[in-house]
Amino acid sequence: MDYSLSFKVNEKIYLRDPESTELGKQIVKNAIDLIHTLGFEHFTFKKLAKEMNTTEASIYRYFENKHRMLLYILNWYWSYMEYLVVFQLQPLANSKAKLERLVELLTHPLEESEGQADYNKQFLHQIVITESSKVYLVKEVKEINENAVFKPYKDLCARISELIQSHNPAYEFPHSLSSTLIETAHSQLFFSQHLPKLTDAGKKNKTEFVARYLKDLLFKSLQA
Amino acid sequence: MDYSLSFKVNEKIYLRDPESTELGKQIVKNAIDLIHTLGFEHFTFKKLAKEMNTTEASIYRYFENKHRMLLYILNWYWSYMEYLVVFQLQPLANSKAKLERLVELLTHPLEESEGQADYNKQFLHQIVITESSKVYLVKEVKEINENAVFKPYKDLCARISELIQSHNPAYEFPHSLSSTLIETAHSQLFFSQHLPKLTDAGKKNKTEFVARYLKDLLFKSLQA
DNA sequence: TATTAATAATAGTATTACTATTAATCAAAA
DNA sequence: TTTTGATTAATAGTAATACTATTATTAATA
Repeated sequence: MDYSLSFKVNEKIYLRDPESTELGKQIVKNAIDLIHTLGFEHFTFKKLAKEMNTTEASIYRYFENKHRMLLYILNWYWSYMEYLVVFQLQPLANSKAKLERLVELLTHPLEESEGQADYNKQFLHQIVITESSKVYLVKEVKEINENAVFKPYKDLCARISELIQSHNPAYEFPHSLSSTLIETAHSQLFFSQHLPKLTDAGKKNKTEFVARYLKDLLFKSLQA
Repeated sequence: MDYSLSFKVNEKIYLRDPESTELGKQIVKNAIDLIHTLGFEHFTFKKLAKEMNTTEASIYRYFENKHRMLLYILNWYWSYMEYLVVFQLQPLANSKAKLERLVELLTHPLEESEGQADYNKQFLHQIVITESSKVYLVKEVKEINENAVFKPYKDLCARISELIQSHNPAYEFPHSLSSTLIETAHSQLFFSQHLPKLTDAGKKNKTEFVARYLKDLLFKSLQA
């Protein structure tokens, strides 16, 4: 198979493809750093422009607003995760091993070696945990969804569904369990970091804890 | 036992107790309606003031900002849910029946008859589904949490934990499963309404679907 | 070299979030 | 009853944010 490791995100998300110019690439790279530092609410195009010595208007030529920029970043992440799910799990022996590896992919930050883009993967993972739900928990979700901009998330969910169904074809809720796995990975990681009383995590090994919890949840759900 | 059905929310959340004046009560009531209509991002104090024929500054005398106002509304909801969990489940025969009723409380909008405040319960439930995660998924979560303003959520979570532990004392993740139940109720209801491909819900009976899914998840997790 | 096209920077505006100050109301003390 | 003090709300702002129209600059092509 011939494939290139670049994830083309839906054209509707940007005004101008950030991958097409050096400035565009720098905007996305610096945006990931700054959203991680400030949080999405405090992140503005003006601050980003100052940070990278360009102008606000130049950034607006690539993205309509910061919400679309976040959506672009998350689309990249979801596409990349789908890629990992497809190609990293394929060689594994059985559906149990595949599902276990899947949980590790969802809970552990991406490794720096994986992928080609020089985005900070640690930061990206933290952004996914803290900010991802903000792209769909909005009044405009219907109009946004019409441009298929959530397709990478749905595709990832569909892939996980396939794994679930191949492990237990009789299971009634493969899609819901998939999205629950993804969302719960995020919420439990966030809670274990910031509101630990909402979890059973200890002071350390929070990632391991969440992985253990999700595996328990997943395999018990899929028991015959 | 002597109790009154008014949920005193943490004083740190407001500048002036909205329950203490007629204007304060009207502000909260109208805020619920307007957040539901506009979504939290588009909701502003200026719009709320115009809606109810008062001034922006008057609202600022009660709440520092709209984030605190949302926190106030959610605290009221979480306290009310804990009340329902304690007093509605208590008469039920066994832990299985209690957990089943719990899932129904989490997934179904509050009934208008329940509680005393004349908040729109349908709107409130929809706000909880769509907006609740926005109060903790922020950079300032640590400072916010220091004032114990998430205590009602943690208390609710602790109550559910007790139910879980009484059903299966050996279960390893009672708190995480509790928060997962709450969060998943919200995310699956949202997805079934707006991004149905992320679920296995059909065109109708979405609430029933989510309840069925959560019960399956819960009881399989708690199997010995 | 002149012309056109692409790109970025300047300089705005409208809205939002928030606050300092002033005005109005009301209750208690003189 | 009037005066004072305290509480409350409204006016009129400011700083920051989100976004855009226009101008300037650079690069490509005729």
